[in-house]
Amino acid sequence: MATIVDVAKRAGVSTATVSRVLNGSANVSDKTKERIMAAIEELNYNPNALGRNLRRMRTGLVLVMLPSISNSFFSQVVKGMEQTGAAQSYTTMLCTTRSNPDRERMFLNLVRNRQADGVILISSCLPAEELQSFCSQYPVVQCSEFIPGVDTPVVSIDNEQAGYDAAQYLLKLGHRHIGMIAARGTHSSDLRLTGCRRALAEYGIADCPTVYGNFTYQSGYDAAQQLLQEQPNLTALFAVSDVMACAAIRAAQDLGRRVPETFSVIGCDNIMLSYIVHPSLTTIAQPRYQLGSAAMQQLIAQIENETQESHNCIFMEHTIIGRESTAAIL
Amino acid sequence: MATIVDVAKRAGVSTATVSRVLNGSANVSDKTKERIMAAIEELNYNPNALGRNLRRMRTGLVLVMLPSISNSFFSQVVKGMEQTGAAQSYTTMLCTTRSNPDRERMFLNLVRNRQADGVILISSCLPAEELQSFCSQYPVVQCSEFIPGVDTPVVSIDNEQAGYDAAQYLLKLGHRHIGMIAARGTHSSDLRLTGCRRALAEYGIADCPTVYGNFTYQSGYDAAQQLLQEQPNLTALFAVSDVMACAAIRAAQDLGRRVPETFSVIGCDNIMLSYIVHPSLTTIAQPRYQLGSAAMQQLIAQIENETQESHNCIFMEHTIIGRESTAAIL
DNA sequence: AAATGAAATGTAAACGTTTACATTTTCTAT
DNA sequence: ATAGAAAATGTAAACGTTTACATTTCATTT
Repeated sequence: MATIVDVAKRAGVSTATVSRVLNGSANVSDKTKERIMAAIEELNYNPNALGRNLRRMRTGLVLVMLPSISNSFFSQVVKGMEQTGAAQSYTTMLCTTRSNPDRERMFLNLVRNRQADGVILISSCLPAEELQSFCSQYPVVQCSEFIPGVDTPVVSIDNEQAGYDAAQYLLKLGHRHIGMIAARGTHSSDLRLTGCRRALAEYGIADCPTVYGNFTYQSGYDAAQQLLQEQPNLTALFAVSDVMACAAIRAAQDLGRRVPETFSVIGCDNIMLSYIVHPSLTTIAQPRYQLGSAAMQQLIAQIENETQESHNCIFMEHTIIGRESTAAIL
Repeated sequence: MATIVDVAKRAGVSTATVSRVLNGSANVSDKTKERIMAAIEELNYNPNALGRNLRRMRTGLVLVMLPSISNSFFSQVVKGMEQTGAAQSYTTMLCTTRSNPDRERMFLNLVRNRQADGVILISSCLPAEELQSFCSQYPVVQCSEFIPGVDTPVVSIDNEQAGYDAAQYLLKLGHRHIGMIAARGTHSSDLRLTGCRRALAEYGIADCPTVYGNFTYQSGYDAAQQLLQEQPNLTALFAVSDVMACAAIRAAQDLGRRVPETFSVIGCDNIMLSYIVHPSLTTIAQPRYQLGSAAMQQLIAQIENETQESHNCIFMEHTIIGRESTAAIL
């Protein structure tokens, strides 16, 4: 494996000059540049990034940490990160935590060790204090799903408002008995639940029967079954994810309900499934690409400006996509 | 940021001894070890991996390159890679090419530059010659979707046989007019098409109307519509992906066909969607976790044994999951 | 032809580790 | 007490770059 020294020898110059060519410095004469290029070609030379990064003390790599790639919601978010990063010469790599704190720690260590310049967390599974201690030392941004009280930039939507809007949507259709499928230990779910209850309260409804799932189809199915059996008078349901909402539709159908005629369902995420499924799912959409893009911008700002006064949090607009799974109450 | 020198000074030892502690060498007395540990703690020291990797000329990182994370088929494959890698102290990171050759080259450069030890390609989009030249110099494995004629280990299924089996499945149900939704420029699709035709030929059927999609739902929908309009006598269809197969079901329904009563559909991938959709989809399942796991094993073998005589290719068993979208012809 | 300034190139010291080899210290057996 | 072995520690040279600074070369002006 050829090194810069080999190239320099072959071209009859110093390593400094080779380095200058490698990095596009102006002050190299055309003929030496040619000679060096030729030597690089002949030796099939590739600069060793370990040496380079050690010297520069940066890598140009940023990590995106997410629980797994099975949730297609993240696909567009990640795309926004990648493209925005690439525009500023950062390479984005994905790390799946599988919701395992030890895996998450391992990846954070890559940043500690300087194998990556920073990290965007999509759904951290670490204790707030531990995360806080990391964030105070290294560039971190939280995107979409975040842990409150940790001092990082956050890019997300107003989840409380999203929950409020979902409930409003159902209330305006005349529904007065509305349940929720939430997710335990997920901040966005907590906020949406709060928002949902606020909307119900405005209509004088105190009760919002809630069952918890864990974002899997099966958990959504089970939650909906339980909800409908315990509260047969429910006419509508809001689930904090499309997968669970789709499962809820099926569960309702299996219990003899017709969707949307006798039972309405609204989800959250606007993944492809919500469009494919029959009846198609009314859901809350987020500006996924923009979320990712903004998160990456925040991260790069942090990496490049050592100085980070106060962290700005960005909350973007969501919209409700009305489809076939919701209807006015008879 | 503290370095090993700072730690050494504080503990009153040489950097060599600190390094020994860091790397768990036996020959350090307990009391110096304690002193060093204390110093590390006090200085909040983290070893700089750039220095370490430069010296060792390895990183412990392996890359997995895939088109995007929107296809949930890959989730389990990746999990197999990650866990098998982790068991041997390799950290797996995901790189999305977005089917862009330049992005793929950028990631391959991380291996050239020694920022990663090797790479698993899931669906490369590079010309065979270019890929071949890379593979002859660096550790590479192809998994699942691969480019033929490139000299790497391959871990996949026998796609020709899968196509044959899918067609057989329909033929045994009595279907004699069978179409296909394939994907252009995808080796697995070509093989499945070949296998499908071989099965039809055994029944004396020369024709297999085929339309091409690009793995999106919309393309599958359009392909199925075209197929059914041009060949109204078709009674069954095999699509090389579940997403396109589900789209085909909907397209058939929209054209007034009833699935499976008057039209059968079989897909490929066994993603969650195929189970959720109504009617649920008969499909070809692959041992996804095992595919990923075996691919990682091959890669690590390549990284650790400089000597790589001949590359072994592993083809695993697939199975057909019979569900509601297929039925015997009336 | 000399003086000047700009352009091109070279020298050598970093960057933070690891590790072969050398040296010192400690222990054991006599 | 001492030789010798074993254990612990230190020294210094790598690993492959980049870059501040120094030097040389070249063109331009007088």
